Order: sequence, then structure tokens, then C-alpha cells
Amino acid sequence: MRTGSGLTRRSLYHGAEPPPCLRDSMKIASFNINGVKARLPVLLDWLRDSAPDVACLQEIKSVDAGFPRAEIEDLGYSVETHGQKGFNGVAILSKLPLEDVSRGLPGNAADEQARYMEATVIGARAIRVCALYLPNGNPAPGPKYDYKLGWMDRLRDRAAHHLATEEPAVLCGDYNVIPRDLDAARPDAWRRDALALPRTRAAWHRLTHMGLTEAFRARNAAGGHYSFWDYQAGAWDRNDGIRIDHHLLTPQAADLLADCWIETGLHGREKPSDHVPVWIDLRA
DNA sequence: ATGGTAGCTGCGCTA
Repeated sequence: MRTGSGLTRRSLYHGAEPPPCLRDSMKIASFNINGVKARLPVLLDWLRDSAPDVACLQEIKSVDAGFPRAEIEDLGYSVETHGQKGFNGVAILSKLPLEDVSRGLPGNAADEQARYMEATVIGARAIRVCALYLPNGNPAPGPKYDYKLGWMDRLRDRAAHHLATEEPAVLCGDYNVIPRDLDAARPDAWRRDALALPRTRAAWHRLTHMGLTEAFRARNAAGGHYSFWDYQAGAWDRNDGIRIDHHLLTPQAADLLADCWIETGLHGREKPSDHVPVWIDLRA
């Protein structure tokens, strides 16, 4: 399903990469790296080889001061982080200019978990990129599940704001949501898990039904595509995966969608994350 | 019903 988008345009430049201001392709990848310190060699190789224009990272598990900013800036990226000690933490890396960075999901002043940030990426079109790490929510029921559902309500409010502006916006990240049974290799194993409980899926469908387009499903109706494999019990070797990393697009962003794909090959490397990157290509 | 693995932290918690 992946196409050679941009090839025609690129040929006008005799094979050279066009300058950012003349491109009509903005590739945005969402990647839960499960610890930036442990994943730094994999992350740097990936930025060099796959070269996303924008990378939204989750679970950096680092405070802002501990983030390996210089190594990433050396590869041509602007770096914005929203970290905390030990857990969670998100970051936006961009080869294009970033403006109006905001940190935290509005709606609960008492929430101290670093799971959400936004920035405007200035390409041929300005795109509001919202990077999120939605709470896992296990065990359910319980206070962690209540926090997850409350967080999803607040995300819906934030999405409503972006829909009202009628600007192109992308809400991407680790949603910790298995939207449907075909998004799991063994759906029955997740039946009572916070990632797939009916209330979780109802909250997910409320997001999509308010007018957001799920990029992967807009391009591919088939099952068997996953973005996470548990480290335990040889889940990767058995392709016992789930699809929980998603891009949701406002209509103005969906109109720019050229492609969406999962970079499964990244799991083949040494010391992989338990997630792989999920990409969109926008005409922007 | 349990334990299997990984990362960060500091001998437990989160996933």
C-alpha cells in the first residue's frame, strides 16, 4: 500500500531533496520508544535512515534536562519535550520549524502526568500536531481506569476545539486503545483489558464519530496489522500483536492525507521498542 | 491461575 509519493516532484530536482519550503510531502511518524536512554542508538539510526519530517515520541521516561537533545539536533531536528521522572513523557522532533508549543492536556489542573503536547509545524501548510500518550488504564475497573476514561473525555474536548478552528490538525500517539477485534491477533485475550473494554471502545468511537478520520483505517480495511507486541512470551515471533498507535485527523488534515503505514521492519533491529512507528504522509 | 520481559529506580512500579 505504500506508494512512492513525492517521486514525481523530486524528479524535477534531478534526484536532490527539494528544500522544505517547496515540498508537498510532510511525513509524520508516531513512535512509542519505551525509554529514550535505552533506545537512543535505535532512535538515532531510525532518524537517519527513515528521516521523518516530524516525529512524535511517547514514553521518553526522562525529564526534559535528561533528554539527549544535542544528539538529535545534530541530525537537523528541532526538539521540544514534555518529560517527567521515570514514567510517561512525550516529545516532538521536527526538521521543519515549530511554533506555539503547548504542554499538558487541558481540563484537569491536578493532572501531573506528562502525556500531551502540541506544536504547529510550518511546512507548505501549517499543521497543528498533537502528540499524546493515552493512559493504559489497567487494572480495570479501578482508579487507573477512571483516569483513562477521564483523560479520553478531556481529549474529546480538545479535539472539539481543533475541529472548531477548521485548521488541519493531527492527533497522534499511543492511544492504548484496540479499536476493534480485527486490531488484535487474539481479541479474546484482551476482552477484559482496559485497552479493549466496551467503555474504552465507546470513548474511541465518540472521538471518530465527532468527525476525526483514523488515517490507517482510511487507507487499509484489513486486519492483521499491529503496532505493539508484548516483550513477554514471544509475542513478536508469533505476531501476537495489537494495533494501538493511531493518527486521528481533522477534516482539513484528512483532505491532505496521501498515505498511512506501519514501519514493522524497525522491530527487526537490536534492542527494539515494544512498539513500531506509525506514519502518515500529508500533502503539506 | 500464573508468569513470562523490559525500563527506570533504588530493592517496587508501570506496562
